[in-house]
Amino acid sequence: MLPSKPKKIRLFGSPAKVKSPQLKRKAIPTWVDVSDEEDRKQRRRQSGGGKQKHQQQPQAQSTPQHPQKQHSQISHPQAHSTPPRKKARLSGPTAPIQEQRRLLPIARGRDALVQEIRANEVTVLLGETGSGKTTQVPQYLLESGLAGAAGLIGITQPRKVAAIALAARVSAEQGTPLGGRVGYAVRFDERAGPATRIKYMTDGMLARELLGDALLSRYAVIVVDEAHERTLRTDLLLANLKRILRERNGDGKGKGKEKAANPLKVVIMSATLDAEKFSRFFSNAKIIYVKGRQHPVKIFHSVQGQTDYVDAALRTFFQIHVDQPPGDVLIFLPGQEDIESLEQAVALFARQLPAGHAEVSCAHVRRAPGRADAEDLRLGTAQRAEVHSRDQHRRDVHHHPRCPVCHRHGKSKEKRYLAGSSGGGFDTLLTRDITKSNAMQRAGRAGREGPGFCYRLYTEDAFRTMAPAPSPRSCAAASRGACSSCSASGRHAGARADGRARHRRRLLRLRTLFLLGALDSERAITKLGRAMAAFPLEPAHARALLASKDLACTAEVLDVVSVLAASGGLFVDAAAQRTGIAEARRKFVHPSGDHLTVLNVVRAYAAVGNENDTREEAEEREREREGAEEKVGRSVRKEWARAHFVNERTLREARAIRTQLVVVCRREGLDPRASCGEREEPVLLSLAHGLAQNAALIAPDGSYKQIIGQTVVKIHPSSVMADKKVPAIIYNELVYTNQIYARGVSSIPKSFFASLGAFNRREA
DNA sequence: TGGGGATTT
Repeated sequence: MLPSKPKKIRLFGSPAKVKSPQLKRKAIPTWVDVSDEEDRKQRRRQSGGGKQKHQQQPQAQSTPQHPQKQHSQISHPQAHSTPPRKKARLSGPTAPIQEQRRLLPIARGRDALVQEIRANEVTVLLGETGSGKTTQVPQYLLESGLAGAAGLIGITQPRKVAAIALAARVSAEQGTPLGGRVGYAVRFDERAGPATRIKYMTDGMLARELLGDALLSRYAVIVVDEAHERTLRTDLLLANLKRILRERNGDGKGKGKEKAANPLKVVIMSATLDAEKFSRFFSNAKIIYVKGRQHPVKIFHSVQGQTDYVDAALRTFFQIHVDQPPGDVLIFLPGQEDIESLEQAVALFARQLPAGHAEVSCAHVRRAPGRADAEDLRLGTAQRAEVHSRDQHRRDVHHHPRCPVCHRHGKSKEKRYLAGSSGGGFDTLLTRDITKSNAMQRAGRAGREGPGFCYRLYTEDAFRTMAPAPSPRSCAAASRGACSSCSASGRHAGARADGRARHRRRLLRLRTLFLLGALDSERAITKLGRAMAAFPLEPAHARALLASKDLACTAEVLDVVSVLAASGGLFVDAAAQRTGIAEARRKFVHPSGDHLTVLNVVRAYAAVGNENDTREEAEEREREREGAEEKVGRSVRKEWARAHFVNERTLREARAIRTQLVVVCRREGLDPRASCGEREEPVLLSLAHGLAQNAALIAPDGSYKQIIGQTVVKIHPSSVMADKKVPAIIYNELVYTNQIYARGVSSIPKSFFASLGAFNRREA
């Protein structure tokens, strides 16, 4: 891409009059505003005036931490060395920790807040980001005795890092060591003890606790944070909380209430209008509004819709760069390819910029979907930074301290599950519009440290037609996981916050479990099903692992399944280095397909740095992981992974998962060391037991057709099996983009099918 | 020849 100098084109009209949906009050639930009096007056003035925009911030709250210093070259060493995270932002430069707590916006409403929560069973807390609600509310509850003498306060987070960072911060605020009064629990890592009263945890972790204690009786308060992200897990959690409230507190109409010996309080925290949905779900629970640290943000909409949004973002960026005072610019784009091409273009034009303009540096940032906070994005630079984010929801251009933000309208990509006609469905990347609440939240981000701008690369009309708020996401993986925990715990209430029954899909899930042998024809859980549920794995993977017992290849199946269960992809892909990648990868490729290719990578990775170790020695080594020697090994492995274009993060995660699975294997009577050596057949057969639903036979025309289900599938180009013609395949998943692709494919002999239970059960 | 991202006793 070698375009000419960017022409200065006016993309934007005058600032839009945009009402923030966050601030709009609807009559349905009760609203309580716990902001201080001054704020309330101000807001009344604004909304009364009819042209409310973003709230003005009282001067006292305006504490820009880097006032105007961004002109000086590299005068912020910390901007590079320690990318500030949530912690850094919360802690001001010098103020003592208790002083900082007092300065948080939420502190002014503390008493009112505690009073409201005390008076209500369920409270919905609508707080702008930066209000301090996530760190402070649990402490207020504890300090005011709301959790009783020994009750736990659990705060769920959608992400591990957030749970850990928050626990560390709050621990410091309490002046106790982490794992003392304040602790956390995430997968693979728990720091909480008998003294722990405030526990930050991932929502999945609480779901797991639910299996052991259906009433969560140790908890006096459950705080569901970031509820607006609407994952299936949070929705299921909310449904469970509703049930628990009924059982522990009585029905609230009459005698049950006084009798409750161990009542539960629930606090739902949300950053968007969704608050009202949550309120309705919990019988019109009170909504409490907490003001955040929000500076005014001027919003501009594009005069016309932009078709080439990368080009539009490029022009916008330089317009901002030349015309506006220095500061970072944050740009959101939907795909990696867009990000790379924009980055190249920016670098190219930046070099041609006349002298006197600040230099431009670029940084990529990945963001979690739906994440509301901006802290993770804050890569400071001495100059103006351009930060791109790949994130399906936010294909916008955004910005940071005192800076402009642009939004690219559009369709965001979202993984959805399409229920197939019969053989189970498949995931597809659907293109969807972003929502108003997404858009407003993002615009707000430009005002975190001072007044900012937001440029949306879509028209005002486009904004008006957006849906107000996202609906819960669901994709095959999530649903399958949820299903396994549902059936394992004896069928939980299926009520969802939205109330939309997805009956058909649920039936398909049950069918999957039946075909795997986890449920019998009466839909009761079988012995095999119980064993499957013992593993923190998708049913298909758990089934494959259990099949490995009789086939004496548990070690190998563990290797494969732990990678499949890890979150990221195994292989790194960068368009620019495609030939090098193919070359480096060739030595791992196994003729039977992707599963054994994965196994080859895992084995090679395990051997790095300790070529002569046996598996036993390697396991030994794993046990003493924290040592200094291990650190050396780690850097060697890192280098190895880089050289071979494999994702080391994925491999490390897979290792942690494997270690966890080994423990479960031992308990379930599987020998995790049982190995079939170099024989491939037992491994493939085990996997086929789990993936029987995902099997296809070649048709005369060379395409593959599902055995269960009638869909014609094509092997995904990323597979080592792409373009190969074999009699039969199994695959990990189907992805629908412009065709229906099978990903994670292995060739299997047709003779396998006779021994797979799924095909006998199929007739039943 | 094609790729949003989290999470699990």
